[in-house]
Formats: sequence, C-alpha cells, structure tokens
Amino acid sequence: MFFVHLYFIKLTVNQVYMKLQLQIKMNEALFLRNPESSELGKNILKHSIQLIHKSGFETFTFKKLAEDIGTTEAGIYRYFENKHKLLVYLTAWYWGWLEFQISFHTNNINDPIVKLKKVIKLLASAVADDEQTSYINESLLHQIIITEGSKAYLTKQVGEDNKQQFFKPYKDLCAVIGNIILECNPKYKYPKSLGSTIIEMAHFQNFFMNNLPSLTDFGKTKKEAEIVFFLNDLVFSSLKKS
Amino acid sequence: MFFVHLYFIKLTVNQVYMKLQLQIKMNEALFLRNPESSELGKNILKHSIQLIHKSGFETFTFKKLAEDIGTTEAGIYRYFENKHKLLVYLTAWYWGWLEFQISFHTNNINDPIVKLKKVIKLLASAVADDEQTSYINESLLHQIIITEGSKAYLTKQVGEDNKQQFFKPYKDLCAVIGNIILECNPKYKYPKSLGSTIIEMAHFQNFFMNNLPSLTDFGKTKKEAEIVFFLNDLVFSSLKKS
DNA sequence: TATTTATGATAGTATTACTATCTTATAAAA
DNA sequence: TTTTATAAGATAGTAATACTATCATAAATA
Repeated sequence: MFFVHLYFIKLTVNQVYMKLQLQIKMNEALFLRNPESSELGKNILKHSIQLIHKSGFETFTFKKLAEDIGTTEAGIYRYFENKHKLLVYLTAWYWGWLEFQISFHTNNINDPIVKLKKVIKLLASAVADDEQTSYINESLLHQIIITEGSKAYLTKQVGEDNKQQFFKPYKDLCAVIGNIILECNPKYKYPKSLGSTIIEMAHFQNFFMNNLPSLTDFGKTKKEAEIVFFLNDLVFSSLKKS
Repeated sequence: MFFVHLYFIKLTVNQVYMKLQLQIKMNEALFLRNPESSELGKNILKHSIQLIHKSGFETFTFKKLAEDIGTTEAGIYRYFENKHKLLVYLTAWYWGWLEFQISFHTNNINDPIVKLKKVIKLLASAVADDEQTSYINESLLHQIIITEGSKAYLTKQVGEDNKQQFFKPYKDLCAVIGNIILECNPKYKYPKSLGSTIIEMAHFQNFFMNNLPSLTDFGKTKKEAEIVFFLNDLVFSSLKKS
C-alpha cells in the first residue's frame, strides 16, 4: 500500500564517502500520481515549496504553480487533487524526514535525557538545506511547516483525513517523543501531550518570536537557541522525579 | 480611536438583580461599518459564528452568510472588507472577552498560584453561552477559536495586521498571564512564552483530544478537566522555586 | 511495430471574491 | 415640515479560483 520516497544521506567514514538511501514512506492516498516518479512531479514539489514559502498558502494556486514550472494547471491536477492534499503531502514528508533525523542523531545515545535534549534541538533549530539531495529544500520546508503546518489538520475534514492515515507521520513522531519521555520518567502521566506540546511549541514560539515577539521572551535576540532553553526548562521541570 | 462593545453581566446581589455593562474595545480598523451598531451587523456576527462553526472557515463565504441572514453579499461587504478581517474581529472579541472573564473571576484572589490555576481552568474549559446577552454565542465562539483561531495570525500579512494592532487583545491576555506567572515566581525566565504556551495548548490539546486523540493522553475520557490537570502539572513544575 | 502512458494545449464551467449602481425606507437635521 | 443624510435591498458585472474534459503528440514499453 505504501511506496517509497528516496532521501540521500552522505557520510564520510574512515575517509570513505558513502551515500545511503533513506526511505520515507508516503501515503498513496495523498496523490493521484506519484510526484517522485517524474521530473514534472519533482518540479511540483520543488516549486510549490518555493511558492508557498514566498507568498503563503492562502494565495498559493495551482495556476501560479503551473506558470512557475512552465506547465499547465491541468498538469498539476494530474498529481494532486487540490492544494490541501499537496500541503498534507508536504507536512507528511516533513514529519517523516524529521523522525528519521531524530532516529539518526539519537541512534547511539543511551541517556534518555540527552536524547530528549537532542530531539528538542532538532525540532527547534533551523535546518540546513541538503543541496545535493533532492527537489526538496528542507530549510524552506521547515519554515513552511512553522507557518502553514497546522492548517493541514485544522479543518473540518480532519476526521476523514485521519481515517486515511494522512497524519500518521506526525503521530508516529509524537509517539517516538512520548516514549523517550517515558524513558526519562516512567511515572510521568502525560507523555503524548507533552510530546505534541514540544512539537507545536518548537514551531509556534519560533513564529511568535519572528512575527509577534511580545508573545515570547526572545523578541530581542530572536535566537532559536533561546527556544531550546525554554523548552528544555519546561520539559525537564515536568519530568523531574519528585 | 477605539469604540465600545457592550457585553452584559447579570448579578444578583442581596436579592437585587443587577445588570452591568462590560466594555470590550474593538479596533475600528477591523471593520468598515461597526457591526454592533445595527441589526444587520449583529446578524452578521451571530450567523457568521454559526456558519463557521458548522462548516469551517475555509468553506465559509460571504455569499452563504448573506443567504443565511436573508440579505445580500454586498450588504456584508459594507461591514467587513473580507472574511479574514471578520475572523480577526471574532478572535479579537474572544480574547477581549476572555481577559474580562479572567479579571472578573480572579478579582478577589490574592494567591497568584490560585489565580493562575483559575486562568488555566478558564482557558481550557468550555464556556456556557450566555443566552440573554447578545448576538454572540460564546460557547460556539470558543469552539471556533480552537479550530480557526490561529489562522487569524498564521498568514503572510501578520506583520501588517500586527502594525494595525489587530492582535492587541491576544497580546494583552498573554501579558496578563505572564504577570501572574511572575507573581508566582519572580525569577522565572520565560513568563511570556509560558503564557502563550498555556493559551495555545489549552486549545490545541482540546482539538487533538477530539480529533487526533493519539497526540494526547486524554483520548479515552475526552474530558477537558484532564487538559487542566496536564497544564497545571506543566506550569507549576516549571514555576517551582528550586 | 503497436500500444500504452505522460504531457501539452486548449476550452469550458461553477463558484468565489469582490465592486458598482440604482432605488427605497427611515431617521435626523434644517 | 421639508430637506437630506444614511442604511439597506436589488441587481449587475468582473476577474480570479478551482476545478473537469478533450484532443494531440512525444516518449517509453511491449
């Protein structure tokens, strides 16, 4: 039922340059034609990220996207039913990618506290685009998710979309974080809610810091590192065994 | 620059039935004609709340609203420039109303911890509609804010809107909560961020609980009281003086 | 070589998001 | 009381959005 999204990781181990292929499973119900299977599809992903980042999801249309790519509106509709599905696709890809980043960067860490700190840092820090990789600019995508991500589920269709498993990557990520939280303190009562709080606040505090700074304590420096400090304080106060 | 929105509070003091008038200042730049100044205007507020609650902000149009009220599209446009302004108006009204609720219900409380607990309860609990009052159904509005509230600021125009003070009620509320937090612990470093976290999570955990329950620990009971427990635990662990 | 498949080109429709104008009812000012 | 603002209803119209349908062609595959 699922097929495979390739993502490349470059490693240099003992002077040997390696290239791994990470597989992010994408839900087939999110598209009509697999955007990763053709040049046009890849262009749809690449240019939609650029366009949404530039002018926001509300003003984003398939017409503008088609003009940007140099194809026709009908061409886009062969890949995605509508722009909502495309947004859900992009968010699902992002959460899947982030879950991999987390498992990759916490792989050899045993201490759950160190692990959770790493997760918070990965969530709250800007990502560098891996130029080499693909048609997906992770840095721009990260910024899109901050501003547009919650629009993927804050709809009346959330129940229908959820039945079709569109939010599985988000829920999986939340479960991963919830489990690390339980490793830190097996008696903590709200691992999943704290997990979703960390995810959402890593992004919302970033949005607030840059757009409505008086809602945060980071308005002066506007440094993401401060969000990390705040979240660390919040999380580890809660998990302290008393 | 501001004018006045009347909201009625009924009190029974020593057998004497009293009616107070609360004034919620609404930013004039949010509308073209004051919706509180006429029957049509009040109908726009009343029916827009019903319609947005019923089918969501995305599918909500001024055409449908006009049909619902029994007026014309052009009639609506005389009050609000577009549906975004109307949404911002409704959210601003809600935050202003909530700030009053908070100051009213914490008025005689000295202990900042008790005060903060009251705030969390007010934020995370469903509100009963005050039938008598007005054309605004606070209960429906509360549910709208949960699902649609963040769409008021998660836009590319957030900077422009902010310059026009559209988010002042939200920021004022956040400042009020931040100050109570500082009363609890003057050394706490993130009062405003914790304030906005409480506000957002009171709503997001509610949305998740009802729509994506695996993102929370309240999926089984679906009781708002559990969100209050979670937030209390989160907040007061952080504020504990160590 | 035949045939499937993806794309391009073009057209068309219903709905959305407005703007404009003209008329009538009403209420306030002269 | 007459004049005159003002709000609202009625109607029309336009550009953009969100699609769907059809036909031709080029490339890949059988």
